[in-house]
Amino acid sequence: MGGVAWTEEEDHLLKKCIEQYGEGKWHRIPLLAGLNRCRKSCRLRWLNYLRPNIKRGSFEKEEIDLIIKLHKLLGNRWSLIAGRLPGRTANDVKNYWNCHLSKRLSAQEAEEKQINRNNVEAIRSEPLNFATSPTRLIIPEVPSYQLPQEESTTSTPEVVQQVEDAKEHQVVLQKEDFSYLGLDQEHGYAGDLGMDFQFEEVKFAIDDESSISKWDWDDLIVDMDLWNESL
DNA sequence: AACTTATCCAACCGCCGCTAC
DNA sequence: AGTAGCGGCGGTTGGATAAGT
Repeated sequence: MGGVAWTEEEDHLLKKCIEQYGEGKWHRIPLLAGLNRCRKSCRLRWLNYLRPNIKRGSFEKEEIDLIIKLHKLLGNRWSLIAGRLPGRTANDVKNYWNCHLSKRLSAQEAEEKQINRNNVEAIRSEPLNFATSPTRLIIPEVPSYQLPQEESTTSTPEVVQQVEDAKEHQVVLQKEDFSYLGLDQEHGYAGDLGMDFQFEEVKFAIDDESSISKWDWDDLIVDMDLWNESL
């Protein structure tokens, strides 16, 4: 193993100690249990192996699908992903991902990204010009450069109509949703690559009515709920 | 059967954020 | 404000085992 394997005796002592004193206070557990292990080892052994209701065996298809979907949303946040999979530990999910899914999906994603590259660059070519208000932010359904400027000094009836038409096709998110997504509220950029990618996925779904993207708006709403709960 | 290579996964390491002082 | 101690997390390691030659 990657370190010194736990013996049955050690497992027994740790289990008995936690049953008696409860989880937490890991710094005291080695002393209380009479174990020559550090607090982290004890915690990890409990969480990944000894804790009741840990699910063993291979992952079911539903679990794999959920892992893939959650990983798209959350990135390598294994504890959050595992939280959605009853009985599975973060370590299990991480190991499964690294052994089974990462290679398979990276090849798949590279292919998808190549297909979508032009669209991404079109969106990225200018900052997304979100209209902001104290409580709401608006994602233009069409790229910002295609939107007429509301503040235009030439507010002819045609321009006014264009603005109204554009507004009809905008998607409105609550401001709080942006913080969940880790978006930079000024420019609409996600704070990290994972969420940036996620955001673009949503944009694809919104931009292209005939989109074959896995993501549609209902997916986002569901996933926003998952995201919200997991924080 | 003997050896090599690939895969799996438990355990460790280093870092981070939070809290108390 | 600085720091120490803690729990928690994700990345990495390396031994065990399976599969291949």
